[in-house]
Amino acid sequence: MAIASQEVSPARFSAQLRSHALQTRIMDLILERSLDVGDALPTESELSTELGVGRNTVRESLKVLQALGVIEIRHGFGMFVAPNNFGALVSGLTFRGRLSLRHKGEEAMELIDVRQALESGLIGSAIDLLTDEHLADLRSTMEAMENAAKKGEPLYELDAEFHRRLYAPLSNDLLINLMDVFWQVYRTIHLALGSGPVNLEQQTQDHWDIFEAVANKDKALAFERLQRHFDGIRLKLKDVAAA
Amino acid sequence: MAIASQEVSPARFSAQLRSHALQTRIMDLILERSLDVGDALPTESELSTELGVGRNTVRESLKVLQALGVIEIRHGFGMFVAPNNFGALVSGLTFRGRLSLRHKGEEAMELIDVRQALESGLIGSAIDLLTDEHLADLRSTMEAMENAAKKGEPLYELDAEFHRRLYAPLSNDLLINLMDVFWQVYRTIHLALGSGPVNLEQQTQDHWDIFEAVANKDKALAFERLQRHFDGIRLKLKDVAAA
DNA sequence: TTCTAGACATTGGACGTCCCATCTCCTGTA
DNA sequence: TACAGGAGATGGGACGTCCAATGTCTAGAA
Repeated sequence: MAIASQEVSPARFSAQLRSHALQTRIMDLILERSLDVGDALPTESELSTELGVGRNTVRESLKVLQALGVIEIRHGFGMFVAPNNFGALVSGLTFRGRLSLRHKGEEAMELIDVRQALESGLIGSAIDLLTDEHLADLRSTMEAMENAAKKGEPLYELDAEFHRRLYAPLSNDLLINLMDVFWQVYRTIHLALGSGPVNLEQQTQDHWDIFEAVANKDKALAFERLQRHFDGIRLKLKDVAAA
Repeated sequence: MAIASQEVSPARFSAQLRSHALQTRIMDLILERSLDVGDALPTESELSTELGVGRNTVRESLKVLQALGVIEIRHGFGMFVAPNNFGALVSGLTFRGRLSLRHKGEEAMELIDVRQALESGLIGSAIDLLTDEHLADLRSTMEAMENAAKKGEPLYELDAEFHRRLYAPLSNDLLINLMDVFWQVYRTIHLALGSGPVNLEQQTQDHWDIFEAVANKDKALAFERLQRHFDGIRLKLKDVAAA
């Protein structure tokens, strides 16, 4: 590769720093070339040549960047700058959660605290920005939830969608992604615990109550009902963990 | 483990799923063997044998798990279950932030919104749980900040520490880690933008104001001042981004 | 002319092997 | 007893080779 001449640093840096540096170099390369979401990166071989490191080494870094949601790798096609993707957090946090559940399940509770703070802290702004269209979306989700509850189907996805749409008015992608992550982690942990009997009607009613407060643009009531909603979740989790 | 026999699946699954599955298998292995934080994992070669895949392949997954903060790799020594570590988010989110700054810097603003919601949403509970000891810690941080400001030194780390200690009473590691991540991302973006002149006195005074409200256990005032603090940050960022 | 099936090129995925870098620990010497 | 140096183990890195997946292009049939 004849890069050795400029590569220098035969190992003056700790290995951890070296591989992290490689990841950074790839990200910088993306930024320098003004690649945007959806644009293609050079091929693995090209990167290997350009960066002066072996293809396997590049691949390790690329895999990491994929896990971090920076790039998207499509077998046989190429690599592309990825759209916002927080799948990484899901894996990492879920592992943390499961690890902690062996002890006391504290981290699952922490997760709920964070969700509660985020959601009840932002409900006011969300209501401020709420349009009739948003409200119609919310209502249709609620109707779907009610139908699903009557059929005894699990409400996981609809529940998540309700919360997602509740904060859609803020058009804050980071927030939506974070909430999704927390939701998925919570769901995984909950399933791993072997969820007890779930009261679908109660769950649906909780959401209707929140919906009503939001529809009336009653911030205080919405805040209060959201808090209660999470208190309920927290209690249920405690029961399940104790069992 | 003799998994190879059942491994089969010559490639019926998309490649992405395969490598993700490997990561999951390694995490499951950790959980099954009841390894806890700090415990050593099998060596790369052992994992390669046990999981029935090549060492390079295992290495790629291990690197990903390291990036996700699941394990810690120490060259020449071994691999260990890592303590809570959100370094992953920092890299990923920072990249996102820098990517978006080329356009309008929206994501940096989203980040501040999330921080604001988290901090102002939780300040009440934090004050409830605040002890004299916590308050003493906070005060010493403030004094250090004031000294640093007088010397004209940057307040980055002290600022972060103030917020970290502010929420220490909640003993919610997830929250502290998230706040740290947001902080680091914000700081990196801010530095990348080439921060304008910073008013150290004003920054210190802001924090003293918050401290005062917290010390008096005045939740409403603390909430209000935190909100104003973040509004100030938001304005400053807007100025810098416009320039 | 148009549509479809198959060949082909491109690109990532997996693996084996070899050697280097770094760490820990133990042994020997002062 | 304390320090220095070496041995062994373990991760880091680089190639080279072959496999698999995907998109495209072309030839043939309707």
